[in-house]
Amino acid sequence: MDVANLSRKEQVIRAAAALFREKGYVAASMRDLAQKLGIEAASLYSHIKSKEEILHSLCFDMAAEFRKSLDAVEQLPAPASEKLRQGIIGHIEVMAKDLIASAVFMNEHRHLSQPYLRDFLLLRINYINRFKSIIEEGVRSGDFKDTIDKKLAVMTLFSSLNWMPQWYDPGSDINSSELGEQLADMLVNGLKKGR
Amino acid sequence: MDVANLSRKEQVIRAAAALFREKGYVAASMRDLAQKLGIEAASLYSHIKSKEEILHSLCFDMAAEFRKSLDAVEQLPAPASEKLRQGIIGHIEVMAKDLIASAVFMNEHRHLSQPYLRDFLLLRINYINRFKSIIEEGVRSGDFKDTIDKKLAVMTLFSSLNWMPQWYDPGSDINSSELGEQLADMLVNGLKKGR
DNA sequence: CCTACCGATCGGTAGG
DNA sequence: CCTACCGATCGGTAGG
Repeated sequence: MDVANLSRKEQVIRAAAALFREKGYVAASMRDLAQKLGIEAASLYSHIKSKEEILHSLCFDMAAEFRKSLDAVEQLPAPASEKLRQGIIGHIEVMAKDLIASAVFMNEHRHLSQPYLRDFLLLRINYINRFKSIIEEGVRSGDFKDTIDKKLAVMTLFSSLNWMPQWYDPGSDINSSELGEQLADMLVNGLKKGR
Repeated sequence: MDVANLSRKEQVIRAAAALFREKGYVAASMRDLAQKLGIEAASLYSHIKSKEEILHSLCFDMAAEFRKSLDAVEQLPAPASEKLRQGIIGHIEVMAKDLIASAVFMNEHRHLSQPYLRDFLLLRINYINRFKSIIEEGVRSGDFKDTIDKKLAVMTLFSSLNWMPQWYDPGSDINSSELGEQLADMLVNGLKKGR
């Protein structure tokens, strides 16, 4: 496999990501994808093994990026509320680098077949649990309220983060680092003015 | 169309909702659905006109419930932060009444064809804008921070609410009214302890 | 609610 | 990267 092939494969994957996001994985056909690239459907298979291989690489590449971001945050010698803030900002920045892949990661991963689906869900639950640990640390240290359900808190956090690619327009909205800051502020401090 | 027919149609729609949620609208086949009901695929069409009719009724029925809930909240003679709280609680309670339909509403509406898709999106943007007005009212009255991006605030709110059906288990988690309260508290007041 | 079927489209392969 | 094609499956209809 030479450099030219890799690059063409990347083009296929990027075009597929846009199509998967637009129509959904199942409704997006390999003929649609081929047409986007100006080739015949059968020709796609000199670059990729299967439709699912594309979905697999999109989902697992994003998962690896999220993991890397959180690895760095966990090293910080900072209180839980600051770690959570940085975790949120990092997550947003990973997504902002590829909003299309992020949307596919979020909405289409369920169409992975076994055993990839299981592997994917294990990665995700692990990532979520690491955020949950930060929240628990903050409750223990008195940084966060002890009245809130921790599962609810972490899932609410995740929902907010992961739907960003559905509505965020990098052209007309605020930039991605400000977005991360504001999202962190809203989730940690709330909408209400300080008393 | 007599009562027996209506009731059978309801059974078809409920079984379809569960299937749409599990596999996604496109991947869920009418043969799957028929098998769940113990009949032949062709027999489904004595109860429903098309696969899309089922999706249409699921999405628009949910939209009507959300609208009704918000109508009541807007009447309240209360400050914006309380209206927002009640709006959140109402939204959660509508979803809790039918978690399966709520999940389909959220994830599968994009497979509606035109002009239904357009109508659906108009209803949704209207609903979102009504929440946005409540937030703006709160900023004007000094109830909410004026530093937060209002689009970000309202979309974050929505993401949190709408993903609830994906993770909430009414059996093992807190009950739905407590869920609404806690979600409202987290979004309005944040995770951090009051200063 | 069934049998029998339709045309369309799917992901993918063989062989060049 | 192409032509030619495969078996499987899709939503839906005709006619009972």
